[in-house]
Amino acid sequence: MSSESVKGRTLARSFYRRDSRELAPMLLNKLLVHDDPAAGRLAVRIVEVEAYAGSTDPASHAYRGRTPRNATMFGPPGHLYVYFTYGMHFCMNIVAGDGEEDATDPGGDASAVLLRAAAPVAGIDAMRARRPKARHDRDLTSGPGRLAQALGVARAQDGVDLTRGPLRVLDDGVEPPRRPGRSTRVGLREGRGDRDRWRWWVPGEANVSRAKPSGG
DNA sequence: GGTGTGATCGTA
DNA sequence: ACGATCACACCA
Repeated sequence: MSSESVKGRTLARSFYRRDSRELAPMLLNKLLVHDDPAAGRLAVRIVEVEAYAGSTDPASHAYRGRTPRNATMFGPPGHLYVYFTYGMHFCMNIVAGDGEEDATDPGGDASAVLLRAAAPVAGIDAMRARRPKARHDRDLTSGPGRLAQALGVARAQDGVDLTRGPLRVLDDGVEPPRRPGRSTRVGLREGRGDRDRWRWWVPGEANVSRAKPSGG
């Protein structure tokens, strides 16, 4: 099918230059667009996110300092951090923070927002082709590994500048929810204290992941 | 609806 | 060894 036109204003660097816990809920309902050389224009609407802080957050990849794997987190905000996990899945994050070093913040704050789920907007046929096991369109992008697979994002896209492309984040005028759903983060051992309710989602949205924060 | 488990490999 | 996970089996 022909992809719908995707309109909106590309978010500027300044949008990302804030604490990941402030940025995360602001990303809800924003459009993520991938101008994929193989599949054409793919677009999704972000419906579930998690915030990861830097050196103070034991669940963050940045907690134990800079390594080749997490180097993008230590760079400027507004870039895509992609990592490989469980031997088979890629996950996408947006780098947050001011990216600047100071005495209390060696290496910069190295914070990021994990994109956990989105709703397909354009290029759905290409997403179905990339995810033949999805029985249902709601399974195309309703989880961090699923989302990366549907969008054709892997380690090659680590570090791309989201203010330039081929991946971009657009504001098309749909506001974030006034009262987002909120809980502790999913799939962690560390950093799921009751205070760390750093997962947000769009209430009632079918493409929010089924994952539940693991309890004790 | 739910719960349990194997897959699979880069990273530390 | 162990994941910021997924899909499938099985039970209900």
